[in-house]
Amino acid sequence: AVMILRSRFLDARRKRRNFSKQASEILNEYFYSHLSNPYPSEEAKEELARRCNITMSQVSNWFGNKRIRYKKNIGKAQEEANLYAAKKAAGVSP
Amino acid sequence: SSGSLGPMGVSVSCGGSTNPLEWTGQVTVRKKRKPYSKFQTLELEKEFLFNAYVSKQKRWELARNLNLTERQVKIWFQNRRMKNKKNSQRQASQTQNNNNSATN
DNA sequence: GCATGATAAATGAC
DNA sequence: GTCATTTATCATGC
Repeated sequence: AVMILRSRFLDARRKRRNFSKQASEILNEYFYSHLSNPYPSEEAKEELARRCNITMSQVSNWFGNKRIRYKKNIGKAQEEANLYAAKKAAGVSP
Repeated sequence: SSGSLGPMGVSVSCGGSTNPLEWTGQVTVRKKRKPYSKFQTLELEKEFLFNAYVSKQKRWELARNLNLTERQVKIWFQNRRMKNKKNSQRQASQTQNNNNSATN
């Protein structure tokens, strides 16, 4: 009975907020520029967390979700991948 | 030095959209995640309050009473300890933030 | 109505 | 044993 009520207040899912646009941009740029091995090291995670102003756990959560959801979308549109691939090729910021 | 990739390094942009990315393939067949019932979770939480590490005997009893395998009980306590550690670290950083902003 | 971030089972490296 | 993961599920944002 306690934990049913506990989740009402202590569960962070209840206060989920979307990351900032620039934070998502940084994370996506790293992901698609390391698409062959999208597993950032501890140092890289710290760097990303600092630049995105989020925690390291949030960075790990983001890459975990990104990897599985990218995998599920292989064979589909994936215009996001082309977007960042073109951006990388052009070397231009949006 | 890894040379298992395409000639241009990351070869995603050129027409053919199927990526030969090794990490996208999961070889092992994994059992589908099945959330535990309220009763199961509650009993496990009660036991976790007494001790975070469960004996083999207790594990066997829990598995039998909750209709779980001993492996499931073992893994539940492992995950629960990780969750505890994570929450402790979260509270520690919160306290530190409070101290810093209060003293400054 | 899905996109998204966080959590809960389950696996594997070490 | 810990611990970074994978995966499905949850709860929320919009």
